[in-house]
Amino acid sequence: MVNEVETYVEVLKGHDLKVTQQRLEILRYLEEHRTHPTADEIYKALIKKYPSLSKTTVYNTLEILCDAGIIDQLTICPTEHRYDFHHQAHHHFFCKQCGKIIDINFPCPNVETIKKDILKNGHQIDDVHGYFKGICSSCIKKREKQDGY
Amino acid sequence: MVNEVETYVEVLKGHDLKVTQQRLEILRYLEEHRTHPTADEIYKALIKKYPSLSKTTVYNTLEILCDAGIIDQLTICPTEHRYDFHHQAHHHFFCKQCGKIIDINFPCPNVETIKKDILKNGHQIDDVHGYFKGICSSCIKKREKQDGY
DNA sequence: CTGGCTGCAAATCCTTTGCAAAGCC
DNA sequence: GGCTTTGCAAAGGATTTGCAGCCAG
Repeated sequence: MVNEVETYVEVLKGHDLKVTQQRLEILRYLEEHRTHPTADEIYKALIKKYPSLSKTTVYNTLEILCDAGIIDQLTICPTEHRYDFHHQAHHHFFCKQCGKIIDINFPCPNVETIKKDILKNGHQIDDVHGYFKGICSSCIKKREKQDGY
Repeated sequence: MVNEVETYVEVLKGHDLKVTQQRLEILRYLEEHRTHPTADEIYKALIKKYPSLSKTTVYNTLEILCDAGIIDQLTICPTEHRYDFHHQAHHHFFCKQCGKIIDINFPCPNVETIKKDILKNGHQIDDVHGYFKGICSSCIKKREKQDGY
């Protein structure tokens, strides 16, 4: 569990990244809001406290944090990128109706076998994503109501 | 193996879709070019033979074919959508350097267990994607040359 | 100091929308 | 003939770029 800003400083330093207020805030936001926010959501949330924050900086920072492997960029949603603090490997479910992303904390040990197969061909693997897409249970219920059940 | 245009007609009819020249051509293109093309690549290739083709039609058709489950939309590439004829389930590797997508024909039987877990929560699963991202072997080689190996 | 970071505005690129004309059954 | 599909142009929206000023190390 990360409780102190000090810890975010260590995270950045540990990856040879310069420590700036903006980076600390974005890191903190991602740690505290594990809702796979978009760049725009992060921007809109932080601009309240830091009126000088630029959306460019949010994009830049997210890219840097991704490259460092500190966070993950999710491409599960077809219209925008979402970001996730890189904690223990897990999968994602995307509801095509409401756009919600649900974490799937069910392990897939088989992934390791596939990774070995890919590595055998000389490729370098940085990220692994298991994406499941469909309609979430609450949207199914809403739909049933509309249909007159 | 699909050899005759007749077969594409059957595919469309089998999904209660109207048969048009444009749809047949897009289907045929996807069947013959299993390179995960973008909408734009499909458009640029077909416009040569069918100068009246509109990009809107390409987008419309791809969406319809996706909804019908005939093709898959890949969101592995962060900047654009790619499309894949829906044949036997397989995974994808994306090279962050050259943008190439490589098919991974290595089964993941464990996926079924995860799907059951998701279904148990009442969600409906339409698509499953295994995305691996990194640097492909040929880009690694290029990089080594540049670095003076 | 000084190279990297930030922020603004404008540009870019993929995709969607509105609507009239054309086509299919 | 009615309803769907097509095609054009314009809009939309996420992300990137160019560049000047600022700041952490």
